[in-house]
Amino acid sequence: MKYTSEYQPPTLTVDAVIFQIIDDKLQVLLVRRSQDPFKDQPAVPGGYNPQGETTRDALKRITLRKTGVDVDKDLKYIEQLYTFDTVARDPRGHAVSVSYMGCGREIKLGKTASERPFFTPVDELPELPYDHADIITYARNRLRAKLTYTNAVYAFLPSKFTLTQLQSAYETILGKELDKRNFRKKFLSLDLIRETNEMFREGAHRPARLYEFTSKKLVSLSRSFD
Amino acid sequence: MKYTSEYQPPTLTVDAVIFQIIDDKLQVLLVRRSQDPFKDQPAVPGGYNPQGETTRDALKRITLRKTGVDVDKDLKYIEQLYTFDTVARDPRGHAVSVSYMGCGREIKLGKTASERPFFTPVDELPELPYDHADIITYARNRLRAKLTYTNAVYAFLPSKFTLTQLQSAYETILGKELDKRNFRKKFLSLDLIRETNEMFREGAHRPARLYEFTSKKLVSLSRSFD
DNA sequence: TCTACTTAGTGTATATTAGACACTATAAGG
DNA sequence: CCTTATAGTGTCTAATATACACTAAGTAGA
Repeated sequence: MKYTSEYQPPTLTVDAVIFQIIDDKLQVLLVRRSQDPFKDQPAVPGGYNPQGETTRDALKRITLRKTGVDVDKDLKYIEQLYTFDTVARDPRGHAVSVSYMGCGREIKLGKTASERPFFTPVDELPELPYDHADIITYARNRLRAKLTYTNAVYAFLPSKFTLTQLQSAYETILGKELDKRNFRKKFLSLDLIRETNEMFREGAHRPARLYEFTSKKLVSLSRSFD
Repeated sequence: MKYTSEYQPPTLTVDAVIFQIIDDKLQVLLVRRSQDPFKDQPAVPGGYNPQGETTRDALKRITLRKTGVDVDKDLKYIEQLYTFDTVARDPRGHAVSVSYMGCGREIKLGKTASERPFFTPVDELPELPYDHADIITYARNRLRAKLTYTNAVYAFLPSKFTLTQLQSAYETILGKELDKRNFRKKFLSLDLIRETNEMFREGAHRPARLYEFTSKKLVSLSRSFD
């Protein structure tokens, strides 16, 4: 199509799939929509991306307003997922939605949020409008894959953590149990983490050594993990 | 952003990175632009995506008109790559580009194509406008990764092919030589291909057995290849 | 202070996979 | 029938993955 004054682009929206682990469950951030369509229904936070704003900026603005979560400050990892052509999302018909996935830890939801945000376990999702369930599934699969060939787990952990916490994050996200000795042997051989001098004391048992990541940027492994 | 009558979406474009192997080189489809900006400069084929058309449909329409390539009939694999926020692509400022990657074999370029399409080796790219060089790099990386954990090579091969042709496609795309015996052993163990009764006779030497893929749909491997 | 309890931390043996490596087989062509 | 060119094949070694169970170190309470 030649660029002419008659050119009218489709509606552009952005959606945010934000994960965090709570109570040893992978949970996703939803909102109750304040507007029609689907008013008061739970949905993935998202909104319109106007002319002059990048999708990344729109994501930040919308997520902050609707949930109180600042994707730059409150999340430790974020990436673009996929762009969905969605029919009937918009009154005018066809709309295009750019989705992002983010991960964090102890994410605080805003009191001033406009759309009643809440976290819910990904295995207990309510019915969701549009293709939101598909988007979440897509994000989960991407996340699982990322855990196996990058150091992306760091997004779910405190800056210093025990090997048990690390393994638990993997087990939660991958949805399967891992052997403690093999997990440790393998992970330590990757040089992604180093031990600190500090110990984590909690409960009536032996304290655990704390570790930290050697890099907090995303690192890709040549050989996939687990 | 609330949906209001004032809402104006950004310009939406689609771009096609189309690969094929010619002369044992991975080559990408470019066009010479017929319009400003960058008139007569080589670029990745792409164009405007108007209201009411999915990105996939726009891709097909634009690629067909500009290059004569029908992404449904002439390509054996296609997937969405990434969505780039591009500044200064559009006279009005910010534009959003949804990029796709496609692969095929013996792709014929249209005589009626509006933008003088041609294939050029990815290692000998001319200077390209916008972020087109980045898009091609992104596509190459994705393609390399896909080869290692899916059966995506099928897109580059005839329906019946020799193991030497198969290995050659891998070597071309991965950019490194592979050991013949190890390659065959490994690939045959994956059950992605089966031998046929036919032989490929060519030249003054022993003929080669022809193989075919057990599935021509994309199959993901649990354990990555090579 | 000692006993019970809870989680941390560790090693070895086996199976599987990856990688290095060189010769024989079969056709065409002169 | 000799040359030439590509097809096709197996073994040994190294690295990695997997299965598996006990000791260590702290707290709490009797």
